[in-house]
Amino acid sequence: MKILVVEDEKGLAESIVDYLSREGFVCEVASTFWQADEKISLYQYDCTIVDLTLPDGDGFNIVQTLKKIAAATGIIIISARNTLEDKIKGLEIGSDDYMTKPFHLSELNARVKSLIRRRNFGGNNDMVWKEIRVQLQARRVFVGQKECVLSRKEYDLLLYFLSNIDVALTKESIAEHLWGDHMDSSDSLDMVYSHIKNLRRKILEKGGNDYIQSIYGIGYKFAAP
Amino acid sequence: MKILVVEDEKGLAESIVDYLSREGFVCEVASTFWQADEKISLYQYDCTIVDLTLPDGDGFNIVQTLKKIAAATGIIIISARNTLEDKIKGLEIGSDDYMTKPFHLSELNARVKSLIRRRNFGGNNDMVWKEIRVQLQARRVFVGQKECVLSRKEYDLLLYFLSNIDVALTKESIAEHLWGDHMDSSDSLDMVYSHIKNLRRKILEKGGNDYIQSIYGIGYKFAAP
DNA sequence: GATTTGAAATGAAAATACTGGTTGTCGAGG
DNA sequence: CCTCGACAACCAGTATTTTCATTTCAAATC
Repeated sequence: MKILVVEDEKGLAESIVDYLSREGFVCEVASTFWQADEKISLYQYDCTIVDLTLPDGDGFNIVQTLKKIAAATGIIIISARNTLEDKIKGLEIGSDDYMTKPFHLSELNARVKSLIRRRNFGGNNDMVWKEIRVQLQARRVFVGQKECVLSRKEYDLLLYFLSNIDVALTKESIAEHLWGDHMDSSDSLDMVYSHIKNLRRKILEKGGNDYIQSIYGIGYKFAAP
Repeated sequence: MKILVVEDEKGLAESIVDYLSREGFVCEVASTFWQADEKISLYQYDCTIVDLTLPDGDGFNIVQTLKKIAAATGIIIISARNTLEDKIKGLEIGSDDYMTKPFHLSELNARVKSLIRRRNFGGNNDMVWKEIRVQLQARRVFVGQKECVLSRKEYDLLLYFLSNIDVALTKESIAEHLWGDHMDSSDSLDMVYSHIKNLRRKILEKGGNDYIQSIYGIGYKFAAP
């Protein structure tokens, strides 16, 4: 799960990222509206956390713009203003949640999770392909009848595969998806191997087929054998 | 999808091509303004990546010229200058995006994709000719109904042919396309033969016709028999 | 028809990429 | 404090591709 934190105050941004990273989210920070705009149009995030008071963007129209560019992303506003009007306006404009500063990181975390859960719930809440089934809300994976317990990275990896069936994914794009943009590409490929290996093993252990095909010189793809 | 990379710094050009090729684009390099000019007037590219500081062209008028010659092509500027004025000027002149060096290749990739998405709105990502079909995004090749699994060089070669149907390609230009410029020209042409052979064999194996015609003394062309 | 040159086929070496096992580190939970 | 699991890192063995040298075949030239 990828989260974009739009916050100019460095200290706060850092602690948010710190906290949410520990919870298993892949985080990226934008400290200006301009930057956020750019990032959103380039990558897809599951949730965006926006501070209303940015140096180069005034108030609510930031949220509006975000909503226009990437309707798919969930938006949580964090703001020092705590009047009722502001709250209502924020939600009217299209944000999904509104928190007033100061707040506990644990609460932010809870709201992010709740938001992501809500969003997944609306659509097809299960992803199914062949004998593999993923319950998104519960974050549980089944192979045939048996449950398959996956770690975070393995789970993210599987989801990435499942939403790109039959598509060749380069090692680089996998790394990008799993770790965000801050990576020494050469260095991380080993880890891709490791996680691929573990995911494969766990699925096989539960009696599933190995749908992860390696494409020599390119990467991997998830497809029927 | 064809991309032209206009960049005189060899190392950078090469890594860009390397990365984007993996992502399924067909790339060509021009290291001077004149070369770029030539290429643009001959072929049609979906996207052009331009370094502002070329040896034989001064700054922004390169972009203007490109825009005049081939209005259809999307333009991404990459530049070491990162003042706001330069950015604005670049965008005003007609480029679609502006990146400051240094940058991550994954970001460039994302921007190229985003640009192409914007331009031809879910355009057809397949190349089809006779019974040969290439799904660029999935990096899959079909001959008739059967899938044909190709190695990297074979795939690159086929794409090069498909984007130059009926055009005679010299061994040299094929070699340049497959390996860049770092070649002992005389010595490596034999390797072209090898890959041609393998590509031919694999396509024939799947029941396709042999569209690769050898032109004695010149090279090859891809055309109906 | 002989000669010259270019192209195709072959097979083996070298380079590169993937696998699977193993180890180390760190933080979470007992 | 200890244990455990996730993640990262390392390494050796294997597989595949790519390169390269050599031979054979085909086309053009004279």
